[in-house]
Amino acid sequence: MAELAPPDFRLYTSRSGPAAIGGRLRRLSERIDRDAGKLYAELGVRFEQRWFGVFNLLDLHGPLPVGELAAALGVSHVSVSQVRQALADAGLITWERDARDGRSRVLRLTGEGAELAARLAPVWRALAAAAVDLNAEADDALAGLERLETALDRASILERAKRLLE
Amino acid sequence: MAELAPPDFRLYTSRSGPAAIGGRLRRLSERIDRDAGKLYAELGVRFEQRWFGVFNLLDLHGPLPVGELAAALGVSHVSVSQVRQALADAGLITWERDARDGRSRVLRLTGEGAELAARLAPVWRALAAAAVDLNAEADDALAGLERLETALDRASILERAKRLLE
DNA sequence: ACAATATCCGTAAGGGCTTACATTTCTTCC
DNA sequence: GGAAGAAATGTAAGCCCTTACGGATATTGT
Repeated sequence: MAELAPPDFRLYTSRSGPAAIGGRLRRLSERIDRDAGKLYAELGVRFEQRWFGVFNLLDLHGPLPVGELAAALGVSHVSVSQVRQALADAGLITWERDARDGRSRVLRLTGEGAELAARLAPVWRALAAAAVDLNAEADDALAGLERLETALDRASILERAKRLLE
Repeated sequence: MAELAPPDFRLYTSRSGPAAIGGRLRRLSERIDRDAGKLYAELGVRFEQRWFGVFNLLDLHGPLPVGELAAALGVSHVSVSQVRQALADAGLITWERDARDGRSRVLRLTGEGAELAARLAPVWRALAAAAVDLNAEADDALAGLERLETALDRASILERAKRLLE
């Protein structure tokens, strides 16, 4: 039985199209997320990486409704709603109905939340700097991601594949 | 209240380090996976994209145990085990104990599985070609991913951030 | 003014991966 | 040859997102 060690794996996946791209992207993102998470744990801070988007945006911008947070972060309102719940349970935010639109819930940092944001600021700076560092070392791989997104906007994998199937 | 439309979003995330990278990678991968999945549905084939790795490797290489599949695909044995269950339920593979090592379960395609693999071959070729196409249009963004992986192997985000925090 | 529609948000369920832990079966080494 | 450790796999639970659907509130058209 032939050996199938990592080098063969790289060869294998690089030959296998979208599954390869998708899978690699996913693994990379998990690797990065998990790493960021470890940092909070090591610092003894009760904070989860998935909270970052909502929390940081509230800190930078001030109070915002769920929908705008979702749009700004590029995720579903459901995802924001779940994070809202977790952040509220942790005492970092509160929310209230918008006076002008009863459907809307406006989220804002609590005092405790603002304190934590201040305390985490240097950590986030370090993480951001680490990301810049990493990206530089990878010769601006992020620019490639951007190009990938643009190319997908022009024509999805589905469209391309269907075109090629005819 | 300021507008926070997608252009602002791009600006925002591009400034925000690993959360941005991680999230973008994840969204991209989901976009690609979902697309590939739609293709099977449109062709009326009962096949899920997450089966691809295991299924295709069994097709290319012949029978393999769970552990080797996991190593070759770069995922956990648990993930392979779950796919195994699904593929078996769909009648596409069977498995048996390895005669020489009772701990090991060797997976192999059924006749039905082999037939499906043959039927899907052109689809996979089209998907692979679409991926190549996409990558070319994005000026070899995949090379950037490779560089990102290599850079992360040298020093994780965690290590880099901790170094910068001192 | 009021029905029809659209919008904002919430809950439930699921997808695809992971880690943590349990089980079974080698392998080693006295 | 038996105990101790290693290895292959399985199960359970969790993570972080999603879609599907439902309820409450605004808006629009007549």
